[in-house]
Amino acid sequence: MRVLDHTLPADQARLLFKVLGDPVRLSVIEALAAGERCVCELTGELGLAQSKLSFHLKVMKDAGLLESRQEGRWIYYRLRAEALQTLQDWLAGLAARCQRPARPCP
Amino acid sequence: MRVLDHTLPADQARLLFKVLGDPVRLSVIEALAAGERCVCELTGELGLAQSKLSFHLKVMKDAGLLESRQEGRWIYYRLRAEALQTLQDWLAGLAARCQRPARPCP
DNA sequence: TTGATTCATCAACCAATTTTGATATAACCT
DNA sequence: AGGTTATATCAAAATTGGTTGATGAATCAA
Repeated sequence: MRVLDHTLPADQARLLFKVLGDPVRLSVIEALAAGERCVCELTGELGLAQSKLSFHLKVMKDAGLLESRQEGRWIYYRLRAEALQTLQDWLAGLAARCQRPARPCP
Repeated sequence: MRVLDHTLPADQARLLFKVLGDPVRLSVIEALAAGERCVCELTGELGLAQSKLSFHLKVMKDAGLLESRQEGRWIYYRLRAEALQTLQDWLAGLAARCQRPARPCP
């Protein structure tokens, strides 16, 4: 149920931002910033209930922020660098013109 | 009630992400990407109820994403480029090492 | 094939956020 | 002063989102 495809870029960015704005998810993301991790490692490192972690991993994967691979009964997750780049580009686009003064109102 | 000060960087980033992850707020942000705007212009451009816009402007300002100035009875809002830069930097930091393969689990 | 392990899913519950309509505040004009 | 306009705030209702514990599916080892 990947949502990245066929959506407008702003909406794609919004979904990614929403996903990043949760403390549990952000802790997972910080762990994954150091490299790929198995789910069982993540539960240990972060002290999360298994179903809770699984829920958030799904949210992040559906948003296109993570991808995973299976190896036997272990599943490894990693950050999608493309998604991070999308957000950086989108933010850079915002910053470009945002300092223009408003024309006075009355 | 600025929240940016005295918080850890990840937490600061998280708050900004959370704020960006809302459709109404993102539409405001896109409008402000073109430059500073008066509140009355924004309500018109975006077709938002006044109290609704006001609520979201406050959320964004409290998070440090917007700043405002008053001129007579008009209030002008603009994006804070520093906040955008903070997020870009934080994302770049994530991307740096995230492709390392996991050490195999068993 | 049985039992153990890893992870995903589900439903019920609980918590946080957003919307709405009404009212408050402050600046400006006559 | 009194009226008007621009914006902020508030409480209640509506919505969305997260957590928990139980169960299911797939893999592996004996």
